[in-house]
Amino acid sequence: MAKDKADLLQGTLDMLILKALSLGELHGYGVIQRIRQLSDEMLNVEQGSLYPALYRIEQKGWVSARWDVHETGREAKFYKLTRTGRKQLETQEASWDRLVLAIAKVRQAT
Amino acid sequence: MAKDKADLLQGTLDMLILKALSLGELHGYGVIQRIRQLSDEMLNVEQGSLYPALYRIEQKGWVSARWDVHETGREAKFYKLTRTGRKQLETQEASWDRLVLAIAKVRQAT
DNA sequence: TATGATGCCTACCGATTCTAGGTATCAACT
DNA sequence: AGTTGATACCTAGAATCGGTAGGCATCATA
Repeated sequence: MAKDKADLLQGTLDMLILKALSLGELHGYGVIQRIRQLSDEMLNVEQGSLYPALYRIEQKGWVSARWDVHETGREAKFYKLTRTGRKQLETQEASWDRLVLAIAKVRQAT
Repeated sequence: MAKDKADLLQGTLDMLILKALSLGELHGYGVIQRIRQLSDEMLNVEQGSLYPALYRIEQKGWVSARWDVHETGREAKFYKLTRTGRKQLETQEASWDRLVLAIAKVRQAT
C-alpha cells in the first residue's frame, strides 16, 4: 500500500468498521471510503482486509447485511450496525482508550 | 491472562520493550516488571511474548545482550538499547502517535 | 475501446501475541 | 525437610488478523 498511509494494528479494524457503520448504513466499499475520509486520508483499509473482516463481524452478529440498490443504480451489499454491534463498539472504544492511556503512562516515564 | 489486564495489540510490544530499556539496561524479566509498574499495572507482558520479542529485537540490532550477575547474585541476561534501537523507538513512537491521531479523528465523527 | 473507479470475493502469506509447557534458583513459610 | 511462590530463562504450537495478489463484473469517461 501507499507509504504515506499508516498500516493498521491488529485489533483496530473492527472498531473502525463498527464506528463507520454507526454513522449510518453503508455498503462495504463505502466503509473503506468513509474511514479514509474521516481520518483525513491517514487510514487506508485494503479490500483484502475489509471483506473478511465484515464477514467475521457479521458472523458475530455485530452487523446485519442485505443486498440493495443504491441511488446510482448499482447493486451493493449494505451493512447495518446491530444493537449488539453498538455495544461492541462501546466496549472496543473503551479498550482502546485504556490501551492508549496505559501506553501514554509508560511513555511519560523518564 | 488476568482479565483486568489489557491485551496488547500487535505491534505495540516492541515499542514498550524499547521504551523500558531506554530508561536503562535491564534483564528480560525486569522488562516485564518495569512495563507493568510504569503502566500502573495496566499492561502485563507474558513471558511467552517477551522472550521471542527480545530475540527478534536483538536480531534487528535494536538491543545488545550480555549475561551478567546482578546485585542479588543471580545470573540474568541484560539488554541494552543500541543507537539504532533508540532511533527505532522514536520511529515507532511517531507511528503510534499518527495512528492514535487518525483513530481519534474517525471517532470524533458524528 | 481502454482505463480507472466502483463493487464484490477468495487464497495464501507473514507477523506477532498468547497458552502452555519445561528448567532452575532462591526465599519464606510450614 | 518439603512446599510454595517469585524470579529468571526458554520453546513449541495455536490462533488471530491484516496485507498482498489475484479474480470477476459494472459503469463513466477519455
